[in-house]
Amino acid sequence: MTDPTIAPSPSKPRPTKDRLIFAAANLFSERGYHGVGLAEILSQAQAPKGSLYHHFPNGKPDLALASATWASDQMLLLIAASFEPADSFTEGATTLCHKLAKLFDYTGKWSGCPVSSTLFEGPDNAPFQRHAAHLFEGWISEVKYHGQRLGFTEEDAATTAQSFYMLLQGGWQLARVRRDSDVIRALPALLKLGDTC
Amino acid sequence: MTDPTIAPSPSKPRPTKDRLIFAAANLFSERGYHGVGLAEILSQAQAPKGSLYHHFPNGKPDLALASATWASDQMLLLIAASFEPADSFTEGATTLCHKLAKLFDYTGKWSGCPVSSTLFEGPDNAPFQRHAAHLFEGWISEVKYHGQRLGFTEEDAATTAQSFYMLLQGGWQLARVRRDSDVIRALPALLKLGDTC
DNA sequence: ACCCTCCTAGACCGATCGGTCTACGACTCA
DNA sequence: TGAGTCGTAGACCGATCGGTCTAGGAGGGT
Repeated sequence: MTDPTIAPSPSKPRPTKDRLIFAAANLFSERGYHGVGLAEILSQAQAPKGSLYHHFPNGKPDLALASATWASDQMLLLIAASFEPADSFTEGATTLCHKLAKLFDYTGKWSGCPVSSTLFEGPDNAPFQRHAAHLFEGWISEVKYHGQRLGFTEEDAATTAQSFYMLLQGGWQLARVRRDSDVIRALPALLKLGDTC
Repeated sequence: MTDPTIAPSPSKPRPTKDRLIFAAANLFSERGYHGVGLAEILSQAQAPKGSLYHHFPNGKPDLALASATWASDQMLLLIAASFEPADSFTEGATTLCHKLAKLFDYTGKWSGCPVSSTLFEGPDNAPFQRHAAHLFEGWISEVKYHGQRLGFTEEDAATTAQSFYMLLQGGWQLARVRRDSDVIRALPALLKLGDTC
């Protein structure tokens, strides 16, 4: 997600393992798992090949799993930071979309969802996609949790969270091809929430 | 899109160029542009390398463009076939979602959107993504056209078509990780159309 | 018969891929 | 100071990548 709030702190140099995860997440988001070679990741992370295989004994697949998980955690933090101070679901959703739109602009408008870019085309599809499913369900259930907290019935919260997820994935993709983050900003208006929001 | 209605006709053998496009579209959908080597495409298309570079002098990028365009055309046909006989937008959208859900099951639940899988991670991002944008806008404007035809104002048709597009992209992706086409079948209910539908 | 064009056929090439391996610096603890 | 551990460093490997090249089969026109 290349969250700017998590950007490298100048004082304490990021440890090698974290640099690898960060570089991998960014590069995979832009060009996908197979579109990025180890050489490029290593050069961007300023690390030698030995370090990679020290921290990730299984090599590229391990690194991909780790970077997707890290990116997913960033997304969960973003969801929590948006919905926790909100007084209504609509407000939380709007905040989240605005944060994501800013993030989209910040990443240069070339990146896709770091989880799907990384895990949808892995070497052996099954375990990668299972992990992607696990991460995505985490996003959805986090949103659902806030929906219930903000007054939705469980059923309403579930379908709203799922719709919101789909609109976000499709919306980010459309923003990417249009190179225009307004698509993301306009999402909350499309959710057409009931009255209880 | 691996549309079963366009499946190989047993009587007349598909010409080499078409076999290449068809094989490329299927493989790219599953594992993305960089995830598939020429060798695999050639073996699946039963064609030698010379034929590929005869029909597509610029090699893999040319083939990718052609296969994404072909897949997009299949999608346009599917949209038209769903909306043309429909008496309301909701009916057309429902038909389309059911057709796509069947297609999803038919492809073995491993494939992504053939356009985004092929063009989002190409060798040189800019022209590929421009082409993807062009194809996607074609889908959206086709849906918008039917929305207007079925009684929507231009503005309503535009936002509805765009929402539908995003829900479809996000929904297909969610169906893929869940390996369950019901996500796609449930989309029309989420469109929350106005009253004029 | 001949040529000419269209297309098939696959050997071959350098570049790059992911992965392995050995060597060594930095630090801790005895 | 010496041993042991953790992590860095990069040379090196076979496999595979996309792409080029030459040769030849099929069929029509003359």
